[in-house]
Amino acid sequence: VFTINFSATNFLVMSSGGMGGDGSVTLTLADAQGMLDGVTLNLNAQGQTFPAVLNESGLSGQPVAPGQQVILVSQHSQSASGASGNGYRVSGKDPQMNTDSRNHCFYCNEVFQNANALRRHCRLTHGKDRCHVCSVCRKAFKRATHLKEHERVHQPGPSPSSQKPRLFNCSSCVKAFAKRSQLERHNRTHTGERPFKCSECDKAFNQKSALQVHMVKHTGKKPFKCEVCSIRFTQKSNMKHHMKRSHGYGEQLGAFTPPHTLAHTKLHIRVHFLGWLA
DNA sequence: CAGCAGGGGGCGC
DNA sequence: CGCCCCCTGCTGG
Repeated sequence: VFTINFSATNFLVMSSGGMGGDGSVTLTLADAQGMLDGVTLNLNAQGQTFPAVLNESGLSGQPVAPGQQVILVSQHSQSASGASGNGYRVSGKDPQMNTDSRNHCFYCNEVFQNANALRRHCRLTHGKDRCHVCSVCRKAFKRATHLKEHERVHQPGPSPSSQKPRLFNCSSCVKAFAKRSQLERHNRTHTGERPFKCSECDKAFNQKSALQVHMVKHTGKKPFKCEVCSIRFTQKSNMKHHMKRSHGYGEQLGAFTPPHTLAHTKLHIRVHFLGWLA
C-alpha cells in the first residue's frame, strides 16, 4: 500500500499497476482533465528499497511486499488523518475481498445497513467517492448497480474474446452486452441502420455521438490543442494519441530510470505537470 | 475521420 | 434498481 502525492495540483494518479520481478512498479495515470489517461509510469527501484524510494518528498508511502499487486482504489481526502496523507491512495491486495462486500467498507471492513450509510461513511471517514469495489479486478464504482453491471464482464461466456458480459446476446454474431441498449446499438452494425443524419451534408451515422463528432468538422474548428506543440485536433482522442506518439506520453516514461534517480523522475513528471497546468 | 463498445450519470419505477 | 442517453477511448482505414 502506498500513496502517490503530487502536491499543489488537482491531478492525480489512478488505476492499476504491478510490481515486476526486477523491483520496478508500473503505474497507470489519470487526471481531472483526461490529459494523463493511459499514461504509464514505470518506477524502477533498482538499488533502492521501496520504502526509501517512496518516502522521498512528493512520493510517500509504505512498504510494498514483493510481488504484491498495486491497484488504485480512489481519491484520498486531503483532510483525512493518518499516514496516507493527501493525494490518491493505491491499495494493495486484500485477501478479504472475496467476501460479499456490498455494504462492506473496502477500506476498514466496517459493515453498514445500506448503501447510503456506506457511501456517507466512505466519504466522511476515508474521503472516498467510490466505495463499491469489484472483487475480481478491484475497479471501484460510485454505485452498487454499476459494480453489478461491471461484474458481468468477468462472467465466462462463449465469446472468443471472453471477458464480455453475457446477458444480451446478439442473434447475428457471437457478441454479447451488459445492457439492452448496447445490444440494440450493436444491432445497427448488422442492419446498417443510420438514424442520425447530418444536417449539413448527406452523411448519416448509427450512433448519435458519432454524428456529434462529425458535426465538429462542419464548424471548421479544432477544439483540442496539444499543449506541447500547439497542433490542434478535431477529436480529443486524436490529440491524446498524438501526445503518446509524438511526445511519449502513455509510453514507457520509465525510460529515464537509473542511472537517473527517482528525484529525476519526479522532476521530469513535474515539468510535464506544469506544462499541462499552463 | 468514422465505427464501435465500455461505462458514468440522469431519471423513472 | 434498472434502463438508457451520452461521453469517452480505442481502433482501423
